[in-house]
Amino acid sequence: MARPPSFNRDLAVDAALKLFWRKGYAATSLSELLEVMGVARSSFYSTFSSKRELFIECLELFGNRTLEFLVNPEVSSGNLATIRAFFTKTVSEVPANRVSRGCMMVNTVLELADVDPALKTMAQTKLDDIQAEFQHLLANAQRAGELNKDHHPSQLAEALMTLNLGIRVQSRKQVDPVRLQQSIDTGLTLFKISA
Amino acid sequence: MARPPSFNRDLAVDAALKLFWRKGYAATSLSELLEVMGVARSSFYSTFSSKRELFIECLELFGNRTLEFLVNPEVSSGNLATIRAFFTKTVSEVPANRVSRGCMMVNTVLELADVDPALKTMAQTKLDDIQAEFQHLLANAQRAGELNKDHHPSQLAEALMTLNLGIRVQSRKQVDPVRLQQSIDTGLTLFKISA
DNA sequence: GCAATTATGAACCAATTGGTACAGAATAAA
DNA sequence: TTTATTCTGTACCAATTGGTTCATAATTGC
Repeated sequence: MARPPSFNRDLAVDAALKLFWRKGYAATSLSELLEVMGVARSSFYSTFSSKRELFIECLELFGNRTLEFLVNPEVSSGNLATIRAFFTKTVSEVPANRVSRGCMMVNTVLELADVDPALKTMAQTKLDDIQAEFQHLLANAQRAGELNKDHHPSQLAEALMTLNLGIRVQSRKQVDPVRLQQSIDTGLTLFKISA
Repeated sequence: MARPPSFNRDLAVDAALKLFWRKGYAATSLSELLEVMGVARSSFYSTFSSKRELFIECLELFGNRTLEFLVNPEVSSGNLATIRAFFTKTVSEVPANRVSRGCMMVNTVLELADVDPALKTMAQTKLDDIQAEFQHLLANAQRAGELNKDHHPSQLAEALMTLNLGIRVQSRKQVDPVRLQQSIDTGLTLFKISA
């Protein structure tokens, strides 16, 4: 009964997500978005309202995917294994073209902290969700005897998040997968999470 | 023999540095810069060439100041004490208005990684300098018996940099000086740098 | 084929961006 | 006071920004 869209909404959002992830919010221009999304200007606004609104959708999507990895791990071989896999993903995520992207939430917090507090808060909140899931996994690990009880899970989770943030910055600073993996191993070893 | 400038160059650069530090490169507009620097538009260009050139000068200044803190510590009571003081400064740096700024180099790396590779590299290089100084202090500490020799200084320095990056992101994510100091203590304790 | 509906492309918009040109103001040495 | 020099304010620039308008193209149900 009506003309069908020439683009797939999910694919378009995914393309936008990748671009925002690489270049951040401000440096991603509308024209670039339209190009990678394969969407006409007018269709863009009737479908996504605005650049900012689309960014929020992408941020949400990115955050949920990241969280999903902790909540529903692909291979479930223990709580600590899930945490290790989470960190290792950072390394395997480095694309072939070596254009590093880090973590979209971290990138957003740093870019927009003092420019768009609302967006910054969204990213921050998602990071807090992840930290809460860290805590949950660590508490389970302690209960299961996988981890000693020298520290409270909340304290460990906060420290683990600090490690995560550091690693994500490293991954955007320079992409040497080997050194990246080594930083992770050193960190996790100190936390008694890895041998 | 000529009309004197109405502004102090050093003070102007310092004001620009603060603004760049807070808002990043792109979000800092020329008009804002002129305002906080107290410089006329035409004087700006005859003195600083361009926004980008001024940013480089600010980045350099910020990096040198940070490095200086490690190389020439105000109170010298051991190598590890210098490292501890370096991290603690992150906390005391949080301004009264609670507008967090993190570390200008880290902010720059994340914002410009894929937008202005040259600027990103400059920030990255300065961070590498700091890591080298970490390594130097850690090697001295091992030699002086302040620190055990379980790990190689280069590995420890890399891990310490990861901690530093994480802390700097934390400081921009949410400014709770108490929790920030706690994250630092946990991290340094794991590194056997703090009791 | 027609009608109803929705997507598309092009033309357009005001606002802002970083940067320039230049006449005139301010100064110090003569 | 004149002169040489340098700084400053204003007016201007082209380019780009995110966003809107609207006629027309494309589709499905009838």
